Amino acid sequence: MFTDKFLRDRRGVELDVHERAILEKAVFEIRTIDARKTVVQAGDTLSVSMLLLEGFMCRYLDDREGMRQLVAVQVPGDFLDLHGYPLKILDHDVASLTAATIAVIPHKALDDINATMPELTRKLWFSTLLDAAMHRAWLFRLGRLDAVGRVAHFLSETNARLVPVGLSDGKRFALGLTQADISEICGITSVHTNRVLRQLREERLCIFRSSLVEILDVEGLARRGQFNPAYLYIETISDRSGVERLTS
Amino acid sequence: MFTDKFLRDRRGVELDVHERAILEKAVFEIRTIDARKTVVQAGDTLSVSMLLLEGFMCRYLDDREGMRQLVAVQVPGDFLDLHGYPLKILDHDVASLTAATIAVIPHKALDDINATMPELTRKLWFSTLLDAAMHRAWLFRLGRLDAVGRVAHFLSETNARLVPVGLSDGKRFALGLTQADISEICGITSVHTNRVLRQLREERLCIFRSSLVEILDVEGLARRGQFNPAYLYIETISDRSGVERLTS
DNA sequence: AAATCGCTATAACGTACATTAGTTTTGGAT
DNA sequence: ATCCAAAACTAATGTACGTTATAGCGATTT
Repeated sequence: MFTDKFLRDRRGVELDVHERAILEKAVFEIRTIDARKTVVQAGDTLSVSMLLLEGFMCRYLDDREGMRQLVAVQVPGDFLDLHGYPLKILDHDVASLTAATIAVIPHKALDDINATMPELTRKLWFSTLLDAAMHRAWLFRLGRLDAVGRVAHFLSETNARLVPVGLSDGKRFALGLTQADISEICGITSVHTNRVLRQLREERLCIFRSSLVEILDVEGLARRGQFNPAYLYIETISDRSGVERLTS
Repeated sequence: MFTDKFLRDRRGVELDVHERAILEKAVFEIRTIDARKTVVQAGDTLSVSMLLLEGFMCRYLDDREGMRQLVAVQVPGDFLDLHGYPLKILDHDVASLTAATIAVIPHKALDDINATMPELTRKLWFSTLLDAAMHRAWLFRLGRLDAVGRVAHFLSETNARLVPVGLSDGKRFALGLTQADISEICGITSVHTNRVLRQLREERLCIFRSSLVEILDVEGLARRGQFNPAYLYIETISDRSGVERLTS
């Protein structure tokens, strides 16, 4: 089942058996991708969208000198470029961080879903708006937090996202990111990322080792990054991540 | 015609006469809003969405101490919270900047459109993804530009957005924003915003006077802010804004 | 075993921006 | 015409982060 993890545990929009079957049938092929490969470039016209099954990928914008700003990290169960279905032309690049496996879904198949399955269409729409909500949380991170807060926020978010898809036990997870990747996510230099990670280690909040992230104090880390998981729309997040669900 | 400006000049998704009529009929009421009022709060459950007809509004996240980070500025023709239709619960606040007029559209009416008009549904979806594309451009702004670049980018973007809806002639537009607002958009302090605006003035790039923004050198300002309008998906932008359309 | 490469680490120094604390200007209300 | 609050503006000082440079370390290649 390729679509197992898609919208898993998301409030009120999990797919029912029939919807899942339809989406499964829409899969045209399964592809594997090496680590650190660009799969779609800004300006490309798309005729397929991709669902990430395994590994980690990212989306980014860059300036002319090749400085990159990551705008999203995608984890298994995420669509990589479903927004490319209504938009047709992408405004950014999509690339793999680790080796990855994806399911390719032609826009033709999505046209059929759009024409005949309004409920499922709205759930697909929902999933793209989840990305937008994450963009907003990232804007808060870059606009209002210091470097330590930014990294703390990112690691808290990633942990919270990996729990529903079974890739975090609530405090430990494997992440194929280097310190340079963290820099491009948090808008700081890799030198400073190194300083920040040391500080998080010394404050006994989190140990980052590229291959393994271990959060020593889930609540403390969330507090340091002002992380409030409400925007992830995950069911019963309080039970699973140790962070209380916050309201308005 | 309330929906005149909605998706005006957007590549390939302008509404046809019939679609426009449907959307008009979905309008339940017209409301006016005073300047500086919050209309929706994070955590609220929504049963209507709002189309901005006149004035400027914004969306923001704040931390506990009331520091705000704006995540969007909305101009006439924009839906304010259409993403609240699939999401139901908002992750951020919506507020007016100036006095404003809005058209209120019940989610019930959107349910009908969703169920019976797949093409129009996809155009509504498109419009929410345009917001997401702007979020990404804002992430680039905060993550990769210095203070002068951030302000230059924001003013260039706003100018480009106001042209299609007839609120900029390509270099001059009225904007109800204070320097403090610019600060909350660009993630800098108001003191520094003041310095940045002076610099833009002295470099003969742009004069900002709250009530009136005058861009003296459209291309120069865009270059300073690394502004590339492709993500706005506006037709023939090169003819109208003086900025050449950029490809991948 | 040597060489290469990517990643982590850390030190010294410079700077863009924040902070604090004002003064001046503007514009709407009475 | 005067008043008042909000906004614009400025200066002095501090600091978080950038920049540059170098070294160490483990994995992979030859």
